[in-house]
Amino acid sequence: MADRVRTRYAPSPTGHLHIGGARTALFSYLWAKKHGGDFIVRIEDTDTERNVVDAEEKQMAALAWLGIQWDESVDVGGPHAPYRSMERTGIYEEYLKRLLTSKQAYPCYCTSEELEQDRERQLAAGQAPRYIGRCRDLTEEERSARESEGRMSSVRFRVPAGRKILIEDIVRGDVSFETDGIGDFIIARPDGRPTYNFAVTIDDALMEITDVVRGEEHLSNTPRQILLYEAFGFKIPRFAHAPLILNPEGKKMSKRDESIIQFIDQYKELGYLPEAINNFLALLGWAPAGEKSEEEIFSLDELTDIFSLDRISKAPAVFDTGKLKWMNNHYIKEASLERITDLAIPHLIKAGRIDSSINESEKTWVTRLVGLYQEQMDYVAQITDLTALFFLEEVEHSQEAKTVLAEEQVPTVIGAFVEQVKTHEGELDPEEVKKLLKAVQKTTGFKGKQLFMPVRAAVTGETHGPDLRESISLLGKERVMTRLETFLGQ
RNA sequence: GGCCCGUUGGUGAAGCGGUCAACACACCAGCCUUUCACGCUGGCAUUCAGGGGUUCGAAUCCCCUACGGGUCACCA
Repeated sequence: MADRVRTRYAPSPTGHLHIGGARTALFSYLWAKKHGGDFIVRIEDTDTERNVVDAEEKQMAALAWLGIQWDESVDVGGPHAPYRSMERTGIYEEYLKRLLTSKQAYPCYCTSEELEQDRERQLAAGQAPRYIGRCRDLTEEERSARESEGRMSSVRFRVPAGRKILIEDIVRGDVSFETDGIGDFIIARPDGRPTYNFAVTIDDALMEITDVVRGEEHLSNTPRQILLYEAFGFKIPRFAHAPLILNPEGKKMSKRDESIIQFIDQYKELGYLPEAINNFLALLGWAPAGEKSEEEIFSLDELTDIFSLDRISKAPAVFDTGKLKWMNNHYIKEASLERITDLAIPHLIKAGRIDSSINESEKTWVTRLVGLYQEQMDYVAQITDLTALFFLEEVEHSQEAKTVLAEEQVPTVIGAFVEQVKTHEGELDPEEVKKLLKAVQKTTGFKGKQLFMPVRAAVTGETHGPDLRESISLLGKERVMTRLETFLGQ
C-alpha cells in the first residue's frame, strides 16, 4: 500500500442521511483513518431535478453528529476543490471532449420514446434491455441531418466488444463481467451535465481516491467505470462493495418501509446516542477478527484500530432493531446522568411535562427523575412514557394494583402511612421516606411485601416500578397525600 | 430474460480441511430485589439451504438444484 489511503463518501443531496449511507461513510472513514489517510465527502449533485434544498447540509450535519469527520469537503475545502459535482462541470467537459475526439464516445440522438420502445421490445423477446446502438456508427451527414431537425444529443461511451472486465474487489474477490453484456451507456446529458458513472470516475481519479467503498448495488456499475478509467489512463482504485442492509423481515428496504427507521436524523431525535449508532452500524456486515470477534462494544477509536475492509461480509445484513436498542441501552447506562438528562429535557418539554425554562431546583428534580429510569431506557424519548405517573394529578390503579389494594391489611397500612406523611416536617427526601415506612412497620406490624406493595400501588397505581423511596420523594408530599387520601376516601 | 452476488440457530455472527460449530441479541429457567428494571448463573444449531462429488477427514474445496438479492436509467 504505497499510496496514502484516501477514501470518500459521495452522496447525492436528495434526502436525509440513510442508515445505509451512514454505514458506507463509516466504513470509508474507518479505513482511511486506520491508515492515517484522508476521508473526503463529495457531493454528487448532477441530477439537478432531484436535488433537495437542505439535503446536503443536513446529511453533513448528521455525519458530524456521528463523529465522522472529513478532511476535505464542500465546507472545509481541500486540494481538489471544488467538492460539488455541479461546480466541476468545466472539468467534465474537458474529459468529455477527449473521448469524443478519440471516438471512444459519440453523440446519441435517440429520443426517450425510441429508447423506451427498444427496451420493451427486448424485454418482450426475453433479451437483456440495453442500448441497441442506433447512433453508434452514424456518418457525419446523418448527424448533421439529425441536428438540423433540432434533435438534442446526449453522449454515449462506446463499450468495446468481446472483452472481459475483471474487478478485484476486496470484499468479493475477483468478479468479472463481459463487455458484451453492457450496452453503450450515457455519460453526458444533452445539456452537458455528466451522469453518475462519468462524474464519479473522473472525480475519484482526480481526487486520488485509492479505495472506493460503497454498497453492493454499485457492483455492476463498476465495469463501466473501469472502462472509463482505462479510456483516460487513470489508475484504477481498489473497490470494496459492502452487502445490502435488509429490514428486520429480511426483505429489501423500501422508501416507505414501516418496519424500520431509516434515517440518522430520526435516531438522533429519538434519543439514540451516536456511539451506539456507529457501533451498531459497524457490525452490520462486518465483524472483527481474532480475539476481538468475541466482543461487540467498540468505540470509534477502537473501530479505527481493528476495522478492515476484507472482513466485510458478502452476505446481506439484516437490520436487527432489538439489537440496536440493546446497544443503545448499553451506552445510555454508560453515559453520565447529566448528558442523558440534557437529552431527556426536550422530550419532557415537548410532552408538556415540564416548562421550557426550568430553574436550578427543577433541573435537579428532573435529573433525579431521569436517574430513576436511566438504566432501562432503550432510547431517551421513552422518558416521557416512563415517567408519566409523576405528572398525573390522580393515578389510575392497574388491575394488579387493585388486587393488592384489596388485601386486608391495606387500610391499616395506608392509614398509618398517611399519618406519618402528614405529621412529617419539611421535604420528603428518600432517607426520610425510609424512616416513615419504618415507623409504619412499627405501628402496624406489617412489613415486606405487605407493607411496600400497598404503598406502591396506592401512590403509583402500579405494582412495579423504580425505587419506591426515591419515587415518593420525587412525587413530593402534596401529591403523595392527595393520592393516598383519594384512595382511602374511595 | 442476460450478467453478477449471496445462503451457518428467531437475529447479528465466529469459523478459511481435523476436539462435543465461538460470542452476542432475543427467548426460557433460576438467583438477586419490597416490585419492575439492572445484574448474575444456566439452558437454547446431533448441525452449517438441499443433493452429489474430492478427501483418511468438509460448515470449510468442486459441481448441480432451490431460494433470496443486485443490475441491465439522460438515479445515484
